[in-house]
Amino acid sequence: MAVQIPVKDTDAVETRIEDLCAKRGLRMTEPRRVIARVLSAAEDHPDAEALYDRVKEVDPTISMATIYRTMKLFEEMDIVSKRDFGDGRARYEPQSGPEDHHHHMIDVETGEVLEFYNQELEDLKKRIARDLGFDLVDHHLELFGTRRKKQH
Amino acid sequence: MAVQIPVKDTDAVETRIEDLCAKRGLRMTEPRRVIARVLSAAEDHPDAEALYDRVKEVDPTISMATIYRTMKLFEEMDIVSKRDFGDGRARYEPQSGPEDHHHHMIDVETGEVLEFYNQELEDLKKRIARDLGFDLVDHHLELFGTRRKKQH
DNA sequence: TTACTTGCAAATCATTTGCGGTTTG
DNA sequence: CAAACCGCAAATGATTTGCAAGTAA
Repeated sequence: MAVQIPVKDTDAVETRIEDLCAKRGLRMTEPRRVIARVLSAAEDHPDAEALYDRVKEVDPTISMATIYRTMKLFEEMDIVSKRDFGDGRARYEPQSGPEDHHHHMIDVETGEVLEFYNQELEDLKKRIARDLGFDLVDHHLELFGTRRKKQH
Repeated sequence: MAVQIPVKDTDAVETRIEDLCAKRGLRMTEPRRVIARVLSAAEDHPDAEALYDRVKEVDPTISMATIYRTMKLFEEMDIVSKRDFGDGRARYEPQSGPEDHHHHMIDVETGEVLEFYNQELEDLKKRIARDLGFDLVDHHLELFGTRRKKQH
């Protein structure tokens, strides 16, 4: 369950994302505040439209263009990261820093997304990049699979 | 260097992809033959437009719609695989079977793409999926990096 | 005040599709 | 000949952008 965070009330405790916006010196407008809170409350990987729907519940005047503009801004500011799970649209999730780095296991039958972290994998990636003569700046890993019904 | 393959002449030796089309029982039309040969000759990861340009040089009457329709068909037939390198468009490459499975290291400064294979990585992925209770059916891994200028 | 933001609608971009005419098997 | 294909142009769907009005610092 998510921590209960007031999405509308201005004098509520700041969310992690609002805090980051402040640290980055971003101008704090009403749409940004609402989007920041919706994002902070999200435990899934919403696409632009899902964000739009959730944001509209709080403030119906906020437009889709603002969702996209804000996501692009947040992405550049390393506040959110954009993911691609193979369907046509981008998904967004709060960037939680290297200490919470993780990847995704996607159930191709249900679309369900599990997050996982594996230190061995992190080390291996870095080593592979280095062996190829690169410094790793980013990487994408998604596993697609089906629930194992019976073990063989 | 690629093996020299006649792209136009009909009585030339069949390419690997044309061969696969035959095996799958696909109707062999002129556009498909040209696309198959262009793909066979490609050593990079062309997007639809790049394919279109190359195909046009052989037969300017072939349309973009056919490129897309053929790519979708080839994909369903496991003749090509579709890749996503983070820019907006899909890239295609001949599917060469499990024995030639590989991943991509993308130079973020030049856009250059290196292919690599790492058995450890293959094993690890499978193990991770299994630990999560899944049978792996597919996976995407791309590493993004910059050329290492000096080692530290 | 003044530069930064936003909503709206129109514009892009990549990809898909309806349709009438064309081929392949 | 019938089913599958194809080119063309219009349709989609996701994301971006120009512009005039609104707003944070």
